[in-house]
Amino acid sequence: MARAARVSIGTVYHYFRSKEAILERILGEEMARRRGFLEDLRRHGASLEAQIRAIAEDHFALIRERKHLARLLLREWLDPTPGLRVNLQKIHDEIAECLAQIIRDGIAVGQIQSRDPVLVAHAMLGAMEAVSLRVLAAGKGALCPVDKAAEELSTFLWTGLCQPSS
Amino acid sequence: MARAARVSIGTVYHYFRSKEAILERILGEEMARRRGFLEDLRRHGASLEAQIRAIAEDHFALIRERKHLARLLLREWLDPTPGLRVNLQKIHDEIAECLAQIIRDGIAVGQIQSRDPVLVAHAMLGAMEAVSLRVLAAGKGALCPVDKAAEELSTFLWTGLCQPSS
Amino acid sequence: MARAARVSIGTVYHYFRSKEAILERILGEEMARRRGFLEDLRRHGASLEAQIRAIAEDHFALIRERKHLARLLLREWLDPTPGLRVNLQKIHDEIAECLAQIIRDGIAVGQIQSRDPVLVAHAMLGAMEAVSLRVLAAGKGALCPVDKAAEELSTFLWTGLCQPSS
Amino acid sequence: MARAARVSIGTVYHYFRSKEAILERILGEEMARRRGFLEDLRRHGASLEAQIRAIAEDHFALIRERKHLARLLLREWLDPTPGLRVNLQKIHDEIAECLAQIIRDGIAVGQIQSRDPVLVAHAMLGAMEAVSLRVLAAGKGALCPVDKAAEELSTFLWTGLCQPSS
DNA sequence: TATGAATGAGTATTCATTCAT
DNA sequence: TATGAATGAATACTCATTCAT
Repeated sequence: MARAARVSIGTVYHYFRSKEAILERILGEEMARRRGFLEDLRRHGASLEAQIRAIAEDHFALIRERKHLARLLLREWLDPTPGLRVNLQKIHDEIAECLAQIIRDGIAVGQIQSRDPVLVAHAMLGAMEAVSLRVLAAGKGALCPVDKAAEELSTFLWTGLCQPSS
Repeated sequence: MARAARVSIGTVYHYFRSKEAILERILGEEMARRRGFLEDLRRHGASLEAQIRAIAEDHFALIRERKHLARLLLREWLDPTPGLRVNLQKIHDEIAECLAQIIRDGIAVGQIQSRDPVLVAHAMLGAMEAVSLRVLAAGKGALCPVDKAAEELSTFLWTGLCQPSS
Repeated sequence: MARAARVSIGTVYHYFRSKEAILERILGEEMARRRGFLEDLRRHGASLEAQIRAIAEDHFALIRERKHLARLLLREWLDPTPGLRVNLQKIHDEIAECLAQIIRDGIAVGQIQSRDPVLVAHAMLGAMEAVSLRVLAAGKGALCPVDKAAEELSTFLWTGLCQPSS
Repeated sequence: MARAARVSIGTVYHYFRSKEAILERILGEEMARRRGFLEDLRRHGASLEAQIRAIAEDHFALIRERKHLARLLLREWLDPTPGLRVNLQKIHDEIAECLAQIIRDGIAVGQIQSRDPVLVAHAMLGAMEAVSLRVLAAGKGALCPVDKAAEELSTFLWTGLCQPSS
């Protein structure tokens, strides 16, 4: 991992206690940023559809601009150390709760139909992550370029939320 | 990996050239099975909604019953060798095409609104994979158990397909 | 450590779970041997003095003939992993108890004066180990060659046991 | 090691050329102190037994009060750099010679029986070091606390010196 | 055909040492 | 003189792969 950062081994361990500590930090910062983003979004009072689209766009921006980071996080997410797993869970739940708030707003004004905002939030996050995973893994020959994927997914998510099937 | 399959190391290398070859085989078989499943589904002429739900259910059955395999594949999916990457891409495209056929059927009868069935198919597969990833990674403390995730995702996918945003 | 044994890294880990496991094994075998030696000695009924001398001689034989092993054990003894520490303690206590039995025999026939055989046994073992440490560390230019050290220490130990100071 | 001394790394290397130099200095000072202690002891003309007991007590005081230092020195003693080994040897020989002088005094007045005072001195030092090693390594669950070890060893050493085996 | 002992490149981590400020 | 960020050799351990039986 030191090589990946173009830093000498010792330098890494001068700043971090362990690999786990590094990941915790990176992860913590990204998730704090994302949380702030979600809270701002809600506060600014854009239309619900715009909010949903912004969230998807933000998610894909991470992949577009910081591919290595995204890859790293996904890999650790699959095989976390025990300490890290707890952290990941907690962070994810916080993000989901922020998204759930937005969904509750939508329910309150009758735009969204759902009985379980938290679960729907998790499903949406999951869907975004999944599509990201696809895009990350696809490499050069990807069917859908990142931007198109974001656009398509936004529509998909928004529609899924708005109108319950009969 | 040999231990996981309860076979001796030597035996594995007697039948397979390398780890990559093993993954290729496993993956190929699973994807062939899934493709068959999708084609059967379409041929049997169930309602579109039932088809979508069956697809999601089938996806989650894989996770529920062969968790180790699913984890392994996901990990390799993140960091494939060049040869494997091409294969994964090809397989995925085939599956997506099958799903796209079902979506086209829906468009033909006016139940589904979409301009790009292939892209939507990829988004759906991506969403399913992402949610699976969530469930796989979550371990014990998972918010949504596998079954609930499948049910929720089905509804979500179906709704997303059916009703165009205003 | 693999290099020290002239074996490839992988081979070592094929046979042992960890460094700790290796040390546990080596240590266990040596201590079992020593324990057997002490029990045989007592059973054979040689004079007490002969027994004490034999013990010292046996101790130095280890150093003379298996210097690397002795060094390794001493190093780990100074900085054991938690699991190993417990083991070392237990093994040492067993050896000390065997020696204490011999000392109790001496007390019974009036040849040895002591109120606390176990503590004396530990002191004797400690003295032997300490002198070994000296010899091990001394390298080439050692003042006392191994054999002379053994002889001198035997006399010292035996005298120390026999006659209480006024 | 710098952390242990509550000094900055740079400062340490400002005053010392290397780790070896630090150890040489610490060791040199401790040994000079001990040598002074032994010479004083002899000059003060206490009884021989009192001298022996004082030596053992002094040795254990080092361990009791500067455990970290003692541990460090022992570790280096097992694996010294070539330069350090020579130094250690020299220092030890000097200390042993001081102790040998005391033993010679005892021989002169008929209280001690020995043909080789230098070798006996080395054996005594060795025994003290060995028992220290025990105490250092034992950690919490030690059989003999430091004070008891010192007392017991004193008696042992003194008796060993005084009375020749039959 | 089947086995598992042997291998060594790769990874996380420690620690003595250097050097620009 | 004093600092601590940067370095890299060394160590414990993992894992895909080879090969003699």
